Amino acid sequence: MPDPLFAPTENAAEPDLESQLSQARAIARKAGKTLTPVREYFYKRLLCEGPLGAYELLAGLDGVASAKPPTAYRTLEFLQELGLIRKLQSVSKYIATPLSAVSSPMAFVVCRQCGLTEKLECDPAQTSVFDRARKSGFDQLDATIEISGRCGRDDCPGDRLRTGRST
Amino acid sequence: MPDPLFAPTENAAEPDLESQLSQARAIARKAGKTLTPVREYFYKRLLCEGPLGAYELLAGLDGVASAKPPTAYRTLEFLQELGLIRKLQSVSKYIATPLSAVSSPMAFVVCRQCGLTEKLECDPAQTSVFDRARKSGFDQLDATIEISGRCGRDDCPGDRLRTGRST
DNA sequence: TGTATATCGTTATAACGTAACTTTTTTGAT
DNA sequence: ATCAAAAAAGTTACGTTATAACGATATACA
Ligand SMILES: [Zn+2]
Ligand SMILES: [Zn+2]
Ligand SMILES: [Zn+2]
Ligand SMILES: [Zn+2]
Repeated sequence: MPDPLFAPTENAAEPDLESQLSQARAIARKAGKTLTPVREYFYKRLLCEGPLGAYELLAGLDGVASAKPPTAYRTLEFLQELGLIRKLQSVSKYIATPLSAVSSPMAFVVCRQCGLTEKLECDPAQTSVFDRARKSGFDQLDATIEISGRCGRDDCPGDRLRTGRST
Repeated sequence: MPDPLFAPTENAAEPDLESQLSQARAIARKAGKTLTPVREYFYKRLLCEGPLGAYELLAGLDGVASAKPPTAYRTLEFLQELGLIRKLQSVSKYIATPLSAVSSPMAFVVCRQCGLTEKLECDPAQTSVFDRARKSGFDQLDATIEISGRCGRDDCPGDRLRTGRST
C-alpha cells in the first residue's frame, strides 16, 4: 500500500511577493472572481507573516474597512475556496498556500510552543488515507494533516531549560 | 520513502462496554490517576454516542455535577492525556480512542454533511509526515489527521438528490 | 496531624465563528 | 446612458467554543 510523500516548501529562495500576487489575481480571475483590496490585504499578510488568526487580520484593517468579524470570515472563506490559503485547524489560524500546491493536499508541522510552522506538500496520488476514505464510500475529500510538536530551535520559548535562561 | 498504513477500527464486533471501562480504569491507575464519576460519564458517552462537543457532554450532567465549562474542558483534557479520547479539530468534537490505539496515531474520516466518523489506526513507524517533522528538528510529535468528505450513505442529509427526497 | 497533590466548584471573560438583513458596487445587457 | 442582476461589503446582533484565575474539598500518605 503506497502512501503520502511529503516535500518541504519554499526552503530555497522565497518567491517574489509581487509575482505571487499577480498569480493569485490570475487564479481569481479564472474563477470569475476578483481580488478586492481587503482580500489582497489578507492574502499579503498571510504570505508575509505566516499563520494569523481571523481577528489578528481584522485588527490590521483599522480605518481601512469596517473591521468586523463577518468581513474577516468572508474574506478567509473566499481565499480558501480559491486554494490560496488554508486553515490550521489545530490552532485556528490561517496560512498562505504555496502556489505550487493550491490544488493538492498539504501537511503542516506546527510547534506547540512558539507556533513555528513548516509547510509540506503532499502527493495526493500517494496518500493512502485518501484511498481508505474512498473505499469507505467517501468522496469530495479534503485533508487536514497537522503534526504538532516542539521545534528544536534555541529561541523557542519552550526550550528555556536547554538554553539555561533561568526558570 | 515508506508511509502511513491505515486500518479501520472496530469493524467487527464492538468490544464490551464494561470491559472497555475497566481497561480505562487500569490505564488511569497506571498513571497515578483515577476515573472519577464525571470522567467515567464523559468517557462512556463518547464510547457509546460517537463524536460529541464539550457542551453536549456538559448538558448531560444536569444536577449530577456543577455543569460548567471548566469542568468539561478539564475532564476532556484529562481523558486526552491518557489517550482515551481525541479531539476532532475540524469539527470541535471529541471521540473515544479504541483501546488498541491509545498510544499510536489515528486518522479520522468525517462526513461534512452528517458527521458520520470513521476511525482509522495508523502505523507510526510507517508514517512519513512524522519522519519529515523529525528531520526538521521537531520532537514530541502528535498527529491530527482528518479527512473530511461526503459519506455516500442513502440517509446522509447531503444526499437528497440521489435519493429523490424532494428539493 | 499536617502537608502536598489531586480534584472539583465558581465567576467571569476571552476567543472564535455565524445568521440575517441592508447597502453599495460592479457588471453587462438593452 | 439606464437599468436590472449579481457580487461584494457593511451592520447588528448572537452563538459557540475555550480559558483565566481563584477558592473550596478531598485524598494520600509521611
Ligand atoms: Zn507584507
Ligand atoms: Zn518552537
Ligand atoms: Zn452509554
Ligand atoms: Zn454523511
